[in-house]
Amino acid sequence: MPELPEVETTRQGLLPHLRGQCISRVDVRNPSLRWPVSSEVIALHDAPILNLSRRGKYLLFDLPDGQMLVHLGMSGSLRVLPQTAAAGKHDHIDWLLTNGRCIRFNDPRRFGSVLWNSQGASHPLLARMGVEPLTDALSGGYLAQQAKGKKRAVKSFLMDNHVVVGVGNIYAQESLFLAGIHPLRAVNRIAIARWQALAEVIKLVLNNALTAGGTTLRDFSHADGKPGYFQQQLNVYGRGGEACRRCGTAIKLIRQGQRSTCYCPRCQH
DNA sequence: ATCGGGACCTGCTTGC
DNA sequence: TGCAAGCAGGTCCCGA
Repeated sequence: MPELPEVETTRQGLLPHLRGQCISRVDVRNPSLRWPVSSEVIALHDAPILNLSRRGKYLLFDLPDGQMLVHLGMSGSLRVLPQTAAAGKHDHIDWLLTNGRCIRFNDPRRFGSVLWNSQGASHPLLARMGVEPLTDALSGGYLAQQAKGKKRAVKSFLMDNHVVVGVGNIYAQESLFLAGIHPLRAVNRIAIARWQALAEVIKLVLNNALTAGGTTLRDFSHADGKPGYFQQQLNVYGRGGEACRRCGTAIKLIRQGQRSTCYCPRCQH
């Protein structure tokens, strides 16, 4: 699931359930995620949840003694359920709340992570992150400045979290299509006007997905799954060999750094 | 500095 | 029908 819109949808879905709640205890069934679940998290008890924010694809739970970081990896999800709900195969962690419900972390592939950041400290994984895409910090000027002196392909540049966070494989491909930029184009060969267009479509694509995701997952405790939501709007992702919606040319599929990339060879230069 | 590859995992689809 | 290969929305770390 999780690219930035999915993570933000998760955050917004959780928020109303957390108001005034306290984590009474944490049940860990399987601590081996990408990194072992932090001992500080396992030891939590009677900890009021002060706030839930997001940085990139990390969900940040503010607690009295520090911050709990949750990353959903490739296949993770968080849901709010009654504590009595039977745990399934990949339900690795429950945060028990004082209202009789729990936040349940499910992650079949276990690429997710649950980490701890002590009060006042800056977690190394968050410290060097790039700008948030849905803020004014992401602009054509910023991208052009970051690209200066570099020759790397624009798609891997967009997916680099040191440049901009939250743009994953789907939305990188979709944004490049809408901006008419070839995914392999070197970043030092992109004019400022195109950077400006790219910054704009990144925001557009993420906001569209956010709106769609918000609708689908409004009832947060409902079974998750991944229904049609943003799928109808996809122009290139997962469409290798199919006709470009704009010009009819066959969408090309290539491998770029272990990941698949789809683009229209006629619309993107 | 940049790229590719491997690593971490399970589950689903595809093709023989 | 069975089985293996290949692929999947992330991202860190290593070596060249």
